[in-house]
Amino acid sequence: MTQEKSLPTVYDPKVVEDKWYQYWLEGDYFRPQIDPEQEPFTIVIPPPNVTGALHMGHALDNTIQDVLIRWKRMAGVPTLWLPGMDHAGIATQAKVAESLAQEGLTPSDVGREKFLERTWQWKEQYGGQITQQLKRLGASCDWSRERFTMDEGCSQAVREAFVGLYESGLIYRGDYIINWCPRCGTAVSDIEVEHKDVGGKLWHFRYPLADGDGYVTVATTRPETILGDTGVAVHPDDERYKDLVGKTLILPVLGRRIPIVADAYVDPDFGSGAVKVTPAHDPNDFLMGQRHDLDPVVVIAPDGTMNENAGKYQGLDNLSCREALVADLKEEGYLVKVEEHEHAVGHCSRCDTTIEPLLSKQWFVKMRPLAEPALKAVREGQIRFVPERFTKIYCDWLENIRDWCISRQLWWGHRIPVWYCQNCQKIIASRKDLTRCPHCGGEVEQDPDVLDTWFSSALWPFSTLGWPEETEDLDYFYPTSVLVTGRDIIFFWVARMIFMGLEFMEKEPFREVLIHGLVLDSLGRKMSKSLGNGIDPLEVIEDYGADTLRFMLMTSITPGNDMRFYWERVENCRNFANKIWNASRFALMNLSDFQPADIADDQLSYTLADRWILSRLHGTIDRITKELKQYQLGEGARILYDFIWGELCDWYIELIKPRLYGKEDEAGRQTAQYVLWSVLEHTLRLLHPFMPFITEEIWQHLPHQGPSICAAPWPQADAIEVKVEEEMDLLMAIIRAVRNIRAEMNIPPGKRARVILQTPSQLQGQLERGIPYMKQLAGADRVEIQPVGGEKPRQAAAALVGEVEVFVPLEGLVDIDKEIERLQKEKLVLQMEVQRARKKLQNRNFLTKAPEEIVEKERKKKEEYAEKLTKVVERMALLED
RNA sequence: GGGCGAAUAGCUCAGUUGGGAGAGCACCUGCCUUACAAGCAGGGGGCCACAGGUUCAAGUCCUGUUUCGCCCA
Repeated sequence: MTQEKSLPTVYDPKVVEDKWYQYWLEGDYFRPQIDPEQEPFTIVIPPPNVTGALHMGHALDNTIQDVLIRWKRMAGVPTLWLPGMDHAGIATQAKVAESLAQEGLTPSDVGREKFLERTWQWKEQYGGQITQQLKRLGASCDWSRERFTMDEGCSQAVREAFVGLYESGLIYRGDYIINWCPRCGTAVSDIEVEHKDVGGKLWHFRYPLADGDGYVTVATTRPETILGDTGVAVHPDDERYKDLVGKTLILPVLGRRIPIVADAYVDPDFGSGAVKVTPAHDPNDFLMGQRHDLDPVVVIAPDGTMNENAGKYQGLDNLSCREALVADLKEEGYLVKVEEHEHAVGHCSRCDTTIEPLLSKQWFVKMRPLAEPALKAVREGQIRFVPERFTKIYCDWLENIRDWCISRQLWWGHRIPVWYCQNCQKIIASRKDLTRCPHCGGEVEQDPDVLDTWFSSALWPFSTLGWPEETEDLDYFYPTSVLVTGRDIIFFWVARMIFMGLEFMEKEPFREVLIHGLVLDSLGRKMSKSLGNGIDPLEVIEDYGADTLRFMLMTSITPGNDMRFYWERVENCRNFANKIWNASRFALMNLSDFQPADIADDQLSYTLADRWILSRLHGTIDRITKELKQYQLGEGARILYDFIWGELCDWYIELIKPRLYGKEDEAGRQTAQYVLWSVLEHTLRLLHPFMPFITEEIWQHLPHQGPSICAAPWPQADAIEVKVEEEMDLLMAIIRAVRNIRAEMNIPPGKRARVILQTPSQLQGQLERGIPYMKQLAGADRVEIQPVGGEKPRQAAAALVGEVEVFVPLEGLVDIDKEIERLQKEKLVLQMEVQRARKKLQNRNFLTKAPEEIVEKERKKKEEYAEKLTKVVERMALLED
């Protein structure tokens, strides 16, 4: 690559980004070399949904991963970032059904096979979009290893896992209460239900005793489930009901005889202390029903209407049934009272429809035996959560876990690998498709349902590496190093990968789990389609460039916490990119006659500034590397920002300008060139994981070694020089003090000032060496160093920097008489203002009757004027002395 | 009901073995100084939510309280 020596004045990401991404792909830098001598660094991507578009959360998640990956790759570690996508069962099926609906068709119109064909087409079309978006972001994934949860290998892994678990008795089929979404038309797992408090009513009904004339009052929020009641429960220690346990009640309307049972689940303080038990339509009641042998009676059908067990209410939807039934009960005198009542109701996390707890036949994974090792692995530290507090969230969940319902009444997904023999009725789970019963040769039919999407996602860290085949990749890259994901997905995915990994690989799937927060909008709300407050990362990339977006995200995050999206921050990071750009332009303009290879060590003569910036660079290398090791990406990015802008640009570049421009001192010039080049080149490498594109573009213009910065070595920290830094710090503080005086004293920028320093003798030498810096950056034409304790200069402004007294005589710089005159005028105005404000504030009426904020405003005004006044008076005293 | 997080400058937020209160934006003043006005220099502004405790020393550790947000039941 030829080194062009000039760059445009403003950085334009558009002309740079695509070019370098292509260059990286052509160079094949993202594909690791397997080296058995070295432990690899591996990340598997949390696979985005194939139907979706990249949102800001993806941008954050993938930028974090890319920073880690690029850093490790530069550090010389064999580094794999394995990309891929998730088939996202319900979401994708819903999208395809939507597109069918636009043609006036329903899925059942086209049939399962045609529907799936269409879904695959959909996948081809939209899957590519996600890949494209990741590339725009700069993600350095190994695309040669890209996977899809429904590709052949992953599907084989699903088969293997299902049959394996089935054979070990960890997968079973049974009638249990599940969460039914009437709109999606499928069962969903417990974590796919969101509980929300909604206002409702609490109805109290009397259930009469079968013998005698007493009754028991029960309360319910869902009267229609009365039709499915098969018992009433009370707490075993509840004195009020002690004698009634074991007796029988008559269920009103239906006349069903139901027992009173004692169960510790009942809260004696809630309502009457007696609860109706509906085993077929409530998860807790189901468990109670099992404990007390109460029959579940299903009264609500999957479509939400009452079924044949509902007697005369059959066919009504559940709300109409509720109305009719309550009316009937009231008429017959069973209704005691109705109260307003707020309670938690489950909603489908995908479509927000009210979830119907329903008894039905589904496939489940038995969780206890899988949860135990998964808990152990985290408790004993084989897997570490970062930040550590998420450990507890994970453990709490696994400790209270219930069996996982994995069958879904959908078409898009991995079909459950179970066949039912029509002849001998045997149930066969098989790794291969069956056409005949292996037992009797009879006709078989495959289970029509598919598996929960998360079942295949749970296998992702090893299915993508080739499992169940024993591949080289699997052997080398598993377990992966770190999993990076949002904290909203710990249960859905992280926990499940851990127990599946332990079960099938007998090794944890990753050593560390890096949890980050959500990207919220500027008002702190979740970005969502329904609110329309989402910001498309592609839009930010279009307008500001991927580096800006990445750096904005990285400097905004703190571990595990949510962040808010602000355009101001985007602009700030765009400005930062431009700052680097211009600093590099400056460097290139002054390096046209420079080649580092031409420079011999003995030709270099380092100045204080050189040694200072090199020391600061090495301190920065050390700190950033430490921060990255601790996954403190935000802190690392901020350190780089401060170093580049606040030290390299604001001080070092300013300090070396005379040496670069002046031609008389060739050795000095060469040294400045060398140090500038070296610091900039190292800094670009440090910045590359965060801002890959701009760093590559600049790096390619600078003298460099190697074909790409993404394959350049990560900088190594050298020793820092404390003395040098202290010496420079003192000079910088003096320069700031002089600048401050100049600004305060209204000394015109063009006017050179005389500076007198009174100093303890031990600092005299270094101050003398610093005179050129002070002249240059403090606008001084003469700097005099005097011993401390001498006569103070008259008519001078003064400041104290550590032990050094700084004086700036004012004669000759400003017309003192004129300045005093000007100040006199200002003083009068200020005195009047203070007087006015004070008068107002002494007025009782004003204080008591005016709004408080106005009073406060006035007080502030007064204080401000008074303060200005004292400054003016001080300034005048200095000049008049 | 249980758990977690947050509370610091006008706004949004950093501040990780306890020792200097900081950044961006906004605001004020002065500068088109041959890298950059998407910039430079300077400035104002904070009982670090509240109350106790530990310590020579607390924004930082401990206890309690208040307000907001999230997760789970």
